[in-house]
Amino acid sequence: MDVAVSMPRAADLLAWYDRHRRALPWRAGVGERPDPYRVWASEIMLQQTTVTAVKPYYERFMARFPTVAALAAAPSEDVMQAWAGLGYYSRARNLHACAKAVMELNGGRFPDNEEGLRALPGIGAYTAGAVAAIAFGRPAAAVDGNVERVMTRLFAIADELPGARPLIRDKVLTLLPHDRPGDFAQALMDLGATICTPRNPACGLCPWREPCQAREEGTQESFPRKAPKKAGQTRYGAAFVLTRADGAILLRTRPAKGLLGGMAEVPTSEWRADYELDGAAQDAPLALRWTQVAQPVRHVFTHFPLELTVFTGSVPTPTPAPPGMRFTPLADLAGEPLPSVMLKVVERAGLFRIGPKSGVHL
DNA sequence: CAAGCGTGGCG
DNA sequence: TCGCCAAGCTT
Repeated sequence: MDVAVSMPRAADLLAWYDRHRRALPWRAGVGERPDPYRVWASEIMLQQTTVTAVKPYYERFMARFPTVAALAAAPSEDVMQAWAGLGYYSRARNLHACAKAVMELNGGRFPDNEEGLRALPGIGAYTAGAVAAIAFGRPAAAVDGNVERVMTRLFAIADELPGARPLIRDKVLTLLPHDRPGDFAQALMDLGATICTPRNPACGLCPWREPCQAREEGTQESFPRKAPKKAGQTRYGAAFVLTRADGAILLRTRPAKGLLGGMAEVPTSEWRADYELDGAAQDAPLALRWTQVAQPVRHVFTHFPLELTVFTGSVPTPTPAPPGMRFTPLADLAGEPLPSVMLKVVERAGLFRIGPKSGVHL
């Protein structure tokens, strides 16, 4: 059906942005020149991650790695530790690889265009556009989940994602103001995050309420359309928290790639849908008397739920770590790159109290 | 192109 | 409690 709405104008969005822009740690002040390193690092952290979750990580990360040179020179374990708890750990591995590449290729200077950025590890279509626009003022489209939502509503695009993405990109490029591409990109994201929200959008406050086709039809909450995801099957396993008499815990490092790649963990069995707890002792790192903790740890990954039954055990001080494993003093536990699921396991073992964000208290 | 890849917050 | 999902990328 035809709808009697006008074309949206970038100027209306930018005027709204000038009054309502969020003050964010990685965002340059009005008139300030953005630091490409900070823009890039924040964009990587923000991939599939909320602003609230990113803020404290970003602050710590910048204090610890103030420049791309500092990041490139850091040991990978330090980078993984700084990322621990934030999730999607391939981002941290790619971030580190990207920093090294930027040092090698351009002596620490980021490429100032989409194509050059897109060639770097961890930088895809969205991030290349975002950094090109925000850090370098290039007329690039940065299409993320916010922009998908805003554009599909604005133009009532009923095609399912991700198929509709090229069309969405075209719409953004059509609207893009060549004098303020960086502000436009950020304005679109602020609009999506604060006004054009997934549920209960505040259409009455939207600078584009007049030209919005979905609002005209009253169908705004039905956009964007996307195929439903199938839920993964729950996997089960056993986790072994072994303490030595001198106050050290047995850990190992996961393989570099795949789930929680490069992160630290306590030894566990395989995680399988048909795991039999009766045989858990055979999966233990050492043969000894293990005590089963009553309540298992539940954790939900993106593609499957996990239920780990925790076993505790102790050994005398001269005990060496089995091959491929290590004993870490409790005092150093906070320095380990432990993902959230492993913090839950260690906490469930009842040996320590662990605060939020890897804060370990004895 | 679909699947793999974390986590915490919110309705 | 539970499903949804947030500034996506890689293979």
